[in-house]
Amino acid sequence: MNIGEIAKRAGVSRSTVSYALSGKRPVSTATARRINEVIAELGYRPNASARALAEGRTRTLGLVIPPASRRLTNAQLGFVASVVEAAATHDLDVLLSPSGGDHDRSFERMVTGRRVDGVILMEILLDDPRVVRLRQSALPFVTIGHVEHPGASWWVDVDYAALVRRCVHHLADLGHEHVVLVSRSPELVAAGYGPAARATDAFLAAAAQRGLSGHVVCCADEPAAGLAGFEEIHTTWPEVTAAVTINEAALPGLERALHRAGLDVPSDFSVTGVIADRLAEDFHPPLTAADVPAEEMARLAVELLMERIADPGATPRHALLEPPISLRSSTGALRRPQF
Amino acid sequence: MNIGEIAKRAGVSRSTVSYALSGKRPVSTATARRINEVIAELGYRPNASARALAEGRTRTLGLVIPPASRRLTNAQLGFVASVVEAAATHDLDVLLSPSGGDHDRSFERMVTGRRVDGVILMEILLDDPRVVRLRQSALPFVTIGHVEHPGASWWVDVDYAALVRRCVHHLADLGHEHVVLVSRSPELVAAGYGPAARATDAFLAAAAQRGLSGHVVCCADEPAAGLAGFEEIHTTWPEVTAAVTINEAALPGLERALHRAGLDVPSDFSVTGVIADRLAEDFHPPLTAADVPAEEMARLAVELLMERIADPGATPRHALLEPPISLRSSTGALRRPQF
DNA sequence: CTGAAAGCGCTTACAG
DNA sequence: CTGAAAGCGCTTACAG
Repeated sequence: MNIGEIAKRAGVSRSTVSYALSGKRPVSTATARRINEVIAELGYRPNASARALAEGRTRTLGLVIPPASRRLTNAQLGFVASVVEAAATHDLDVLLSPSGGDHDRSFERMVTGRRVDGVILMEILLDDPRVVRLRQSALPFVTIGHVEHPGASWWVDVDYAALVRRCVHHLADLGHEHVVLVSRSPELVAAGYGPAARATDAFLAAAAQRGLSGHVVCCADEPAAGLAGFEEIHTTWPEVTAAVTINEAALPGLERALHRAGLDVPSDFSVTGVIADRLAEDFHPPLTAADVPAEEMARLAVELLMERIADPGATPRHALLEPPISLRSSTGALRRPQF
Repeated sequence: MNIGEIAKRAGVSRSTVSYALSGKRPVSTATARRINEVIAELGYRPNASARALAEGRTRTLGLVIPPASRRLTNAQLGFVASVVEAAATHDLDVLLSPSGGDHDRSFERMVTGRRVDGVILMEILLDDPRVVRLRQSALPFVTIGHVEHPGASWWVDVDYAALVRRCVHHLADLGHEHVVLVSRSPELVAAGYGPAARATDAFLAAAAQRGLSGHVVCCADEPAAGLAGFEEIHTTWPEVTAAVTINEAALPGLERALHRAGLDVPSDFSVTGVIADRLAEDFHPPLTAADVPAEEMARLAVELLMERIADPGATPRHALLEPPISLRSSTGALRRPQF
């Protein structure tokens, strides 16, 4: 069943049916009604491929995700769901492509097959080959995260540097003198993962500025690594009394390690960082932390992308979010040893 | 740039280029080489919409996910990543549709817009309107999970009933007499969510069969609910000494609640259930549980769907997985009170 | 307000 | 081994 069939049954031309559907040309009330009746009766819906071919756009967004083999974290997956949701709001469909692993064919299909009107990229590296590839294509794209030298490009990100800096100042204000940053996995860091790199630099700089001794530990994205990571911290630098963490997945392990070590939070040890509200509230005690507003970021990314698609010549825009640090219960003043 | 441009530059007809690409008709080595050179030089790739229109298939699978508003669990998100990965293996793209919430337009587009060759549905209810809708369409589909009366249909699922039954027997064998099932959220249960319903029935039947007293508690999919749920259990039925859980998201809360109550696992309290290996191993102590093999299920779902697409008249197939219960450290013999 | 026709970029019988 | 042409199902100037 196609538009011709509808036209025949409604006794009009195919173009009239098309215009009745799109509203791009006035159609008399009578014919419109007749057409709509037939459409409703037959449950007709235009063929998306034919429409895409004729219109030159697909009404579909591409979303490039890390390959599942590298086990997606909650946070990453949260972006996926939020992007799909935001796109659905605009009646846009989302085509998924796992990239980076063995599946670059999927990414190539997305970039060159004209299956999508634009692409959203996440988990951006400071020097990201996918961004390079996309730049040399004509396809509009927006990144969640940003490369080291974004120049004039379209992106949305959380200001990890600023947030980590504020965490360090917060701890310094509380009197802590030895602090540690719990970063992401060594592999991610080695690959030049933006948030980890920026957090590390900002952490060390802020610690130095405040005269604190600052250490950095890399943890794989899993509870067990959080546990091992903290034990490493505790034995290597027993003087450390506070941690800043950007590793959500390691959080449960960190909590368990603190407990095992017999350390009370916050009276013996303070914890803060950049952690999605939802997880921060699940920590015990609730974590003083800056949110990672995945939904807002996804919404913004979709909006920026729509803007760029609508006007490829528009001046590039970006958004660097700096959510507030919510004061909860995991940080406290340094309890100095009693002499 | 299109196939005509390639043809012109290679000095052949468009059909020859097409056949050189598809291999559906022999092409002389010389022309093939010439064509491939031009293609490589211009970086040509066929327009996916045009091809889909001409071929009558899109090489794309649809995946219907629960709306993000109902906050996806880890497990649900894991299926998404695994399905995308499995599809990529077959050079298939995946189009996502959030359904159930306000976004039924997205689902309708997928079902009637001929954007996909087939659909994978997850989070199936015993009586699922999406399955009803899909059945009355001509679109091939496979469900991860199964409706109450699947009849002859295509699906893959974990046998929650059998697994929960085995958990109960395991606990009974260890001497436990008062057991509880930690199920999913009241809303999901009320909606007729398959795994929760089947687990409950099997749990109560097995408990009765073994002469145990069995209770059921529903928990939202979050740690806080797990904590509250266990406290409810502990105060309402203090005699309970073991739990079977199918609620992965509530696990951290359950662990914390046991700890708060001063209960050692497994010497004071045993825990088992149907929980993804990865999470079971993160529990403290590691959980004796049956795996939810998301990757395998996703792979099977994609394979079944491809089979159904290739031959719509094929006899429906399904797979009911019954992964073994891995004996880890969270269950032990009932420690009877000393008289 | 409406229709006839060209065109989007492919694939695939049909001919040779 | 190769080409000319029809057709997939839409949209959109062009005419009236």
